[in-house]
Amino acid sequence: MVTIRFFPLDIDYRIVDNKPVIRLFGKTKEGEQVCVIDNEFYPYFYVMPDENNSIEDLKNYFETFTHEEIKIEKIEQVKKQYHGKETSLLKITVQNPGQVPKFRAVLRENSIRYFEADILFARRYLIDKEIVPTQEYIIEGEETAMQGMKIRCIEMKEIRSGEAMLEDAKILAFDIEAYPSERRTFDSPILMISFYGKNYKKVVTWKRFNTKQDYVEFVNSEAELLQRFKEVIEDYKPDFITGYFSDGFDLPYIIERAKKYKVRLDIGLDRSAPELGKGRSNNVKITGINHFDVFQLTRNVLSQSLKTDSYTLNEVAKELLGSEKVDIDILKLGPAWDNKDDELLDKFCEYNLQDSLLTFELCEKLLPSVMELAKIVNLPVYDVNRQAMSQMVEWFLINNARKYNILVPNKPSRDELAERKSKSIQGAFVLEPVPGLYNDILTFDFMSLYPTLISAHNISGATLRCSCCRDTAEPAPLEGQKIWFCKQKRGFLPIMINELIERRLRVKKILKETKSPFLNARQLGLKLLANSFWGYIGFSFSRWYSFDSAASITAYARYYIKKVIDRMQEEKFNVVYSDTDSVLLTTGERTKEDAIEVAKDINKDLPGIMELEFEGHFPAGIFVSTRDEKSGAKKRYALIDEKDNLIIKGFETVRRNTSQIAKQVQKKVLAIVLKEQNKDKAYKYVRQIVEKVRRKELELQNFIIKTQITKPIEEYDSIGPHVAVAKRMMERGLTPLPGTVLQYVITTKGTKIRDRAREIDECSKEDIDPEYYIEKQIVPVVEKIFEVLGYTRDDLISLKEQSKLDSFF
DNA sequence: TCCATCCGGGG
DNA sequence: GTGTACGGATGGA
Repeated sequence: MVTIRFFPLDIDYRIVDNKPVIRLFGKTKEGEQVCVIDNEFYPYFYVMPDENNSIEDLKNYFETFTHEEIKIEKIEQVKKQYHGKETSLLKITVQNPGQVPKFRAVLRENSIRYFEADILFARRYLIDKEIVPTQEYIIEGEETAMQGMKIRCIEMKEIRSGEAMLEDAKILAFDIEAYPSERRTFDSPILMISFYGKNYKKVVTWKRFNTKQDYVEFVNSEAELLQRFKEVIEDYKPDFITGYFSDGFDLPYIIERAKKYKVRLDIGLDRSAPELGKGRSNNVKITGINHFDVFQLTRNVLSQSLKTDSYTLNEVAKELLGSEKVDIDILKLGPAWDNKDDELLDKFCEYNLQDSLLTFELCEKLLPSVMELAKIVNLPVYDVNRQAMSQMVEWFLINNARKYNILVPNKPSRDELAERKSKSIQGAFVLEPVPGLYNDILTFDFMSLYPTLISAHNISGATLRCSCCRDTAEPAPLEGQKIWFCKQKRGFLPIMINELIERRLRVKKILKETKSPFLNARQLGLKLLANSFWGYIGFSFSRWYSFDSAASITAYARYYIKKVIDRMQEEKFNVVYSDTDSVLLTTGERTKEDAIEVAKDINKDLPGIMELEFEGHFPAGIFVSTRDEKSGAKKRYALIDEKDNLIIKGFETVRRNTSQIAKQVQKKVLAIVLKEQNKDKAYKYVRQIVEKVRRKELELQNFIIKTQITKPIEEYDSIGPHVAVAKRMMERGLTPLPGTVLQYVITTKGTKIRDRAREIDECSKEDIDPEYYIEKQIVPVVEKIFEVLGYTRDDLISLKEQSKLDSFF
């Protein structure tokens, strides 16, 4: 017998002698990679009696069941909650997971209702054994041999929870550079691979050139490069291998090239090679090592909280780390390689290493949150990394369903799905603002509005329209239909969301005293999960989907926020704006303290854990009109806080195809207007920029517009400026591949805009077309702001000096 | 305006 | 792997 302190990181199973063997890969407290084996676990599902089949009929059916490919191990009668009612079921255990889909087909033919017959076997194991990845377990067992394993294997006899958590996870980041190719298949060679870990950096390449960098290592061929890739990983023994879009690019590329040279990439801890996921979901799993693709997390989880709408490594690193990629044109890599250009190749190695460095730092920064999320929803980090929030909510619910003895609902059928998709849910309430510049704005918002609503009104599919409260429950504020939720019995979803909210409050309380980054990651994970419930309930693929619940949640949200607006107006506050869960107001004759008092009073009447909070005081804010000037624009405003930070909502400042100068002008104008409260200065600033543009005093850099080529040039029908530029490049023998971001400026050479677009290399600042930039770039981004301040478009661009508006101030 | 498909990230 | 893939842009009808 051996005893180990073990942190599971990855789980899968193999079939041995027609029976499943669970394999838990992870590391011990001492840092040794081990595999814990359990061969005492079998797949099962439930069947439910109905009008055609009584429970006795079903028992009889399964007791006499024979099938050459299916072997039943056990039949048990159990009771579970289904739609809020206790229901008798049969639990059918079979020999191995592969038999379950075959069984499903048979049951479908015989119209027998089955449940939980699509829960992945390894995940089922984690649920039933209550094993949570990255948490400590004390395992007793026997050392055993297992086919092909690189590491020690222990057959589990006993398992109990420990207290510790995985702290020093070993991360290795990698990145490849390939010879840029016209085709999208991985047909051109990989030229270099970089690695970055703690105290570890390396770039391996197969073209020898002169370099002083000691991180550069040379090999003789692409095949040797791939071999080195494998060796580096085997030597470093990472817990996490991380890349940026490595699911969709780096690893598939490496796998493809290794196949070509017959290099065995047996980096899995069981000597398996990484394999491409089937279907269109390009996932690459490495047995025993968590492959962490930072891009996947960015897209699936972080996207809502990031400012950037482009998830390139450069943009994401800029926002999260404040660092950037090495600035070099990737298309120069081909020529540099062919001509063995020492200086450029050195630069490309640096570029290659920097990408690994950025990826490493992103992974290091994000991993604590992901590990916390993994623990909350009880899934391996590999899965959490790749799943959308709705799936995490679902997995959280499935885990807890077992604890509450609730039968997991099935996924929707094809028809149900079509029906669900055809309906749309009315959204939040947004108050149209009166355009203008406001001073001393106070903001109030509901703390976690949707989650607290679900809890307070017991909203869920199971509590919907219960027969017990038909006459007593207050209906939800939805017009034209009567919807109510049970007052007698708490629903599963409300219980779960309450648990999340309360857990988070507890964590936040401890956090106040300890400032632990782990706890902060945990409270963020809990918040993220709670906030995803509403989306989950209304998401058509959900098992706990309920259209009426999702519609009721937004209906209640509209009801409560309107109540706050009405009350504040009655109390003589000026409500400037409101969106979903927040209200922005000015005090007029009254004071901030008065407003806070009113909010307290409102809170007295709110049910459950709902709470309206005072968020902050903003010295100034600006609201603009819509394009047609008929009304106030929703979701487009800017505020400045007491620390002089600009909060800009909805103004398109970060779009790629806006020039630097336009972005700069917009930001600066907002800053002058809100910080300095000086309309005249803002106006003069724009006038001054306009003059400078006209006099061509500004550097070319300010005028660059970036647009991405998304497909081969000949496939474009409409010739936009970027396509025209690409065509001209092709005439000179250059081929902008799909994905290339073209940088160009608009010049005066020609009539149509597309004719006037020129690559930046061919231009100087003398060539740019001032009127284009003034009218199409600068004016559009500030026009609405100046309209509020009393200036017209013409004031901004006309050639003669302006003075008539001085009287305004 | 509505429905199908393509794309994102990477080089 | 006991698995249907998301949501927006685009472009064709």
